[in-house]
Amino acid sequence: MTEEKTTRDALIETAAFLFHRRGYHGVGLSEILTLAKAPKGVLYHHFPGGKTELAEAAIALSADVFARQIDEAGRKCRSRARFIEALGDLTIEDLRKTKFQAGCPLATIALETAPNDERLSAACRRGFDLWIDKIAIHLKRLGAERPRADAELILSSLEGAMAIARTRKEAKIVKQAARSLSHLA
Amino acid sequence: MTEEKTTRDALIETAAFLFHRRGYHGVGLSEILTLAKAPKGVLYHHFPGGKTELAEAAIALSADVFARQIDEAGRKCRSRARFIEALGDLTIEDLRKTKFQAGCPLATIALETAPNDERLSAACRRGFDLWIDKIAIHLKRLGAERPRADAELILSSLEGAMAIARTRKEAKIVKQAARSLSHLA
DNA sequence: AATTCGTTAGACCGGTCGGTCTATTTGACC
DNA sequence: GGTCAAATAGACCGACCGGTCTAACGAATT
Repeated sequence: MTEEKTTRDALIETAAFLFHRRGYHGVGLSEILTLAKAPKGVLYHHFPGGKTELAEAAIALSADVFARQIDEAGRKCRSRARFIEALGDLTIEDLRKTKFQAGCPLATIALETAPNDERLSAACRRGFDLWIDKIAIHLKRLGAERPRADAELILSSLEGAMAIARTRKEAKIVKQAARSLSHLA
Repeated sequence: MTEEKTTRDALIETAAFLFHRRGYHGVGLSEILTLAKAPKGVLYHHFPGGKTELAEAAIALSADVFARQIDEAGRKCRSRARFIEALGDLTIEDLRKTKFQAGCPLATIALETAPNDERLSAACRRGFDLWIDKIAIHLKRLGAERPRADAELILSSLEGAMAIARTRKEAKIVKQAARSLSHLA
């Protein structure tokens, strides 16, 4: 069962990579296909629904990747405060590694498509809900009284802080938000 | 000095209206011009820089509008907790009034253009900074110990909560975030 | 060797994108 | 009333958008 990467997977990964950085409308099919070294026919063979269907898969992949990072952080942490700061550090790492070119892989698409595209909006909602679930589970295990409400506040704060941080090219606001939240948790 | 609305102002307002709902890449010039009942020549007469320059003006307008709402809310409130909840109610009202078609007028553009368009990104940064300043001023007046850090956390949380709320078409998460923040302030 | 079908390949399509260009109209000032 | 610049008007442009379509490939099956 060695990893032979299919063209389909390559397309999803490339799409996720690009959408992560520049959002849904900011990335054209031609760019995805060029980067993935695939011709157009392949895309519509694997994704008859076109760009929308590809984006749904990319969103699901991105959601899954971060969900696993949440779990990993949760397993390592012994207190709620540590866990919350670890979540902040995760997002900061992503910002720094990409020089603020990439932030939350879902937020941009979520905002772009919120009013128009029900399927993509729903895909983002599922991703957010997954993350909130994961965070809440770890918070509960670490003794939080209202894990779900706390998880929603934490994710909201990190999402907003990331957006602001990207306009500043400065991650301090994320660190600060995580610290503030960890104190009161 | 009665308000004779110029074509230029109409363009800015229309652009702000549309960008607010569907982001920068989601709105074409033709749509702005149709809605504002203006021909193309007018746009490039008033905004030689094209779509980017128009968007800069629209962002500045939107930032100003919300800044005034912050001030109004701040003047009315007698406690930090009340002020924070009032800010939450402001954003909820926007979500509800537009049936979740419009959220933060800056966030979508900020995320879409963060890596590519320095001018638009900077315009959004100025807007966020203006809002944080306003919030911090009121928090300080109401006795906060760390008004700036608190203001950044509050704005971050509301921004993120709005993004999530729009995918759910459900404003509860914003209300909840404001309430949580108000308790610990 | 022939057949078959999932896959790869890319030319091609109409529509829309942001942007340019040249006319025409308007209105303030002489 | 004539002048001139600002403002309005919209035809037009090349580039790119997402999407369709037909042809060929390639590996398994017969």
